[in-house]
Amino acid sequence: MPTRFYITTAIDYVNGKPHIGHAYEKVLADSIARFHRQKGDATFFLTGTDEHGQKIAQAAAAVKQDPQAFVDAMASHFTATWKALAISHDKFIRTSDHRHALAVQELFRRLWDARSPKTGEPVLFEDVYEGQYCEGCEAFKQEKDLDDQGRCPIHNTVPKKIRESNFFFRLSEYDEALLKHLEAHPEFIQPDYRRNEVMNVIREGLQDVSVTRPNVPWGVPLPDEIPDSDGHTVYVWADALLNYLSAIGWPERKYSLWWLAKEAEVGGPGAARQDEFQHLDGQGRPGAAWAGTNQPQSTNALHLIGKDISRFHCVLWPALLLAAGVPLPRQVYVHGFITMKGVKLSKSLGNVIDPVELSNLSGVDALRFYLVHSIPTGRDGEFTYEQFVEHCNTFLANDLGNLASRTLAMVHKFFEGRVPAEWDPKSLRDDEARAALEALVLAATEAAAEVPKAFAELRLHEALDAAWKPVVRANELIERVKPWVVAKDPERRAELATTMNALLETLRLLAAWSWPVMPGKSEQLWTMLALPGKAAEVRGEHAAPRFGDPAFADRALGEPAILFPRLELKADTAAG
RNA sequence: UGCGGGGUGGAGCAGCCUGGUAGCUCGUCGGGCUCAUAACCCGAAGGUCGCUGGUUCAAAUCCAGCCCCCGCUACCA
Repeated sequence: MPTRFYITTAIDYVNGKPHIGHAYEKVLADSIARFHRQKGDATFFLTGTDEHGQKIAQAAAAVKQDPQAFVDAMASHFTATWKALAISHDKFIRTSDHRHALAVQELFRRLWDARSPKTGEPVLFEDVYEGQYCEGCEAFKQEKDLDDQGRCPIHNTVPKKIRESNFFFRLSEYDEALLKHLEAHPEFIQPDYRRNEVMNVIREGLQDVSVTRPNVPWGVPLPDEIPDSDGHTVYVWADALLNYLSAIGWPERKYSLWWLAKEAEVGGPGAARQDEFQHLDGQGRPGAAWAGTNQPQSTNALHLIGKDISRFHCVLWPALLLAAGVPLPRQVYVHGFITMKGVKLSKSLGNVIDPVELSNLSGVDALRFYLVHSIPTGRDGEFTYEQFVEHCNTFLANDLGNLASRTLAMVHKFFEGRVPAEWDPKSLRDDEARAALEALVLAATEAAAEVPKAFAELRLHEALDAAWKPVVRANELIERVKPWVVAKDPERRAELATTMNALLETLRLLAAWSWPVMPGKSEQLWTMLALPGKAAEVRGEHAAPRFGDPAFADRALGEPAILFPRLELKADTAAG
């Protein structure tokens, strides 16, 4: 009975091409998903694009294109980018998919039937909204948002006075339910400081939000069952958020395959029991929260998002789900931003970086390693070309790559490329050499415990830190043993063999541990080491140290190749 | 205004939740080695961990106040 793991990323708004910030989130999610696949979990990894809204329609009109043609072209930029970055999503959801639109309409039917938790009023209600609407922002402005001449400070235009009828979602009545859930499940929102932030927002009180737009044809129309809904489309956020459900089949029963899991099969911390939501089921239809199951299950979805959209995911989304009678996701993990000189990347600042261009410089795996290792998961990370090049050279070319290179070279030179069978740590004559070997074995043992733990707890940078400790120890062991000296003495064959085996086993472990982040290079190293199977499938005891295991002896190693070439800092890119 | 994050040797960052030799990468200086991708290993210099006060045998780490930087403050996504 495998653990089930369902992970989603934010779906990207297709008003621009993917940049390094988009790529960061996908690489993080992909590494997490691959970690779970490698350890044998049944894994579903979802990403996609958010394609509705007035801005998209305007952008399409500006280039004289049909909106659908426009978003088709934009979406292909994203899928091509993810392919280039070895993102292994199981499904790419697009909100312009017909199937998705049907799910959004079903959500609104349920909201229309639902009653609010405090007053029992309809959760969805029609009201007139009057306000100052800035077309540039595609948003209503409060007085305090405008400058002293009554203009939108972003677009320097006077907003139009608009009076329109909208459907509102009674978000204001969900504060208690959300707080209760957050208190009962501290891991629902992570990291902790994001959780605190959200709790404060909720404590300050929530306001009803309009969830439809009357004049935005490029969107999902409200279902006919809702009176007066003609000409209204669904507000893009209510539309976009539902992708996490529509992609796995909701409202059909099969959605529970990934959305829920039996208690022992939940793919991570923070799960709530499905029946905890029963009293909050706003449907007035007993069992709505139980669709597709006949026994209590636990929630299982993990949403990986950026900090800019945490309110939508931590407040609006759970409230919508409660109203619709769907159990909440297991966890929302909020990651940080990539900044340049302290400033968020944005097109208006002209400081966007094309991730594919960057990966052409370094290789895909090096870029992925850099993103995952150099940025503490959850925090913001500063990007400069200088640091990028330095990081790749230090950890990949100098540490791991060079270790592989010198180890393979020595086995070829001293043992004709065949892995010797001897394993006798006591044979090492020099005290410091013996101590170095002990230190290496200890470091590997510790890493074998810490790497999977840190991965599972979404401390990816720490997982890689832990994995690299033995690399340093292995390089040190070589200096202590001095194999080039030992090799000259036929009496010291066991010593030489033991050292080579220690190094080879270290490399095998590194290939296994780094696979989720660097699948390509990991397999390449695996092949060079002439190991059976694939790094992708190393799990259980095979991911732990097996120093001296005779099963690995007497195989012929592959040809040594440069795994990670050193990168040169180019003058023209250094300016960025 | 409110809320959140940050302020750690020359640069960029860990550590802080679970107090007790301040760690990593780069840079600087000196040494070693030649199996290896001018890579690897060892050593040294350099920090009153933003400020003030408190708790404690002991605080970068907990508490209070203050200063500076950044983000969010709600229907662009």
